[in-house]
Amino acid sequence: METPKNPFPIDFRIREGLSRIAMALRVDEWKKAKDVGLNPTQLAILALLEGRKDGLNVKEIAAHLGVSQPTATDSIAALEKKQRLEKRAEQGDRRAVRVYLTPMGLAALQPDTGDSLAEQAVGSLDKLEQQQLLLTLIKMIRHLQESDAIPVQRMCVTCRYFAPFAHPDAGQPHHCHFVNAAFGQRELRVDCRDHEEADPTSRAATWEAFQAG
Amino acid sequence: METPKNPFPIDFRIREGLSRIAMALRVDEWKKAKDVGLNPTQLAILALLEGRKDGLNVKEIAAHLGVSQPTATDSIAALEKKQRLEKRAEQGDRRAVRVYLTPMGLAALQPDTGDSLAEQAVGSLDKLEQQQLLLTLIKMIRHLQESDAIPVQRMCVTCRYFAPFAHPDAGQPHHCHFVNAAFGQRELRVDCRDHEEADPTSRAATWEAFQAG
DNA sequence: CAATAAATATAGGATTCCTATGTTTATTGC
DNA sequence: GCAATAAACATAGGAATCCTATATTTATTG
Repeated sequence: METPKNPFPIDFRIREGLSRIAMALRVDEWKKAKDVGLNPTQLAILALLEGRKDGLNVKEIAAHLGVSQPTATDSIAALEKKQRLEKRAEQGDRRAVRVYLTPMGLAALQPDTGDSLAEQAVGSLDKLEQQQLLLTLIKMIRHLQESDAIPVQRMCVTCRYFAPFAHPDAGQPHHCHFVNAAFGQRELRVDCRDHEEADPTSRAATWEAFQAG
Repeated sequence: METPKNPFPIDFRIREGLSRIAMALRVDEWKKAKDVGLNPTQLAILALLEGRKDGLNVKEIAAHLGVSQPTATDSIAALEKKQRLEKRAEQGDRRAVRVYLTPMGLAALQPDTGDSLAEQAVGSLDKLEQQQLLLTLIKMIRHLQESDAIPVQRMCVTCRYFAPFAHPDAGQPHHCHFVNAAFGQRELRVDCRDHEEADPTSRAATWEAFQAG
């Protein structure tokens, strides 16, 4: 090992850093949520549901949020009371429930004020650093996904429409078969509502090609 | 501008990524906190207090956590009841209160199990990426500090003991005058309990030298 | 010395969040 | 086919977070 007995290894300090930034961003989230009469957790659930034609069930929402199932039930009930989402019976499993955004729920997601701390903090980085940060976050998220620590996110790198380095153009090397257009590293999505999960084999191959490029 | 009218600018997507990772890390935090009979917020307050000989007052704790002052009062009261911290009168201001860790509070901070999701996620990055990520996070945090969005953190780059690029050795270019030792980019601290805040002018000069190096 | 400001505390209320457990419906194994 | 087990969700109970608004006490200012 490189630094034996270091009481503060780099993963520990990176976690500290992430934690500080997360605390700061909570302020943004409250502001944004309060504007539509919600709180950050509720708004996060609505964002999760946006674009999911098949909705999500309670367990999935809990997993995405990293909370227990009863906690998810609580927040879903609060949102249902506010008519921001609705529950429908799952086809073929009468124990289960599927949760969908209502038009009112979708409306809560519309306003995007800008002028946030996130924007400010990311804006203080140069373009290359921004791109590297995005890639690094994607890498970390993907790793957590593949080790089943978190559910699959709607990222390009797990999407069946994503073709990494399909073009010789270094500026826009990637291709999205959904919108049928080329795009660059800086444009990679973290939560795309057009995402369709590729099968594991295909995902692995895509990631391979993405890393190699 | 480079990508006009892009509905998902890179700062937005980076924030999404940070948010996903933060959700995942909450699970770690609960596990760690539960082991000592606390919750993540309470443990965060104790961590904040560690090594602060002058303690912190309620307002400062609220600012660090990104919550309102009454919320900080709540959590402080919960910790006080559990004898993890104590409040003492502020010298010279009888309105104010200073909060200090008790020996029991310090004990709660000791156990460090390892094997966390953070460790796993950061471990999936190569060394260079880890270092870049740490530097990028430090840069973002510093920017939020300097624009008064968050309180000054106990990072090397704002510490009066920190001498950036004081040594020709590319592996360990920095020097800490507190422990009187050289150290490398990978060893930069995010929350050092020996931190002493440098004055703004000096901080700016240090940052300048750090960036130039 | 009155007016204003600052640091906390209190009040009130919605919600989050946990664990433990109950209810209903699926699935499995014999 | 049917009991045993498992899975999905709801409920119960309780501690704590978290907000806004307001009160209290003490500092500071004009």
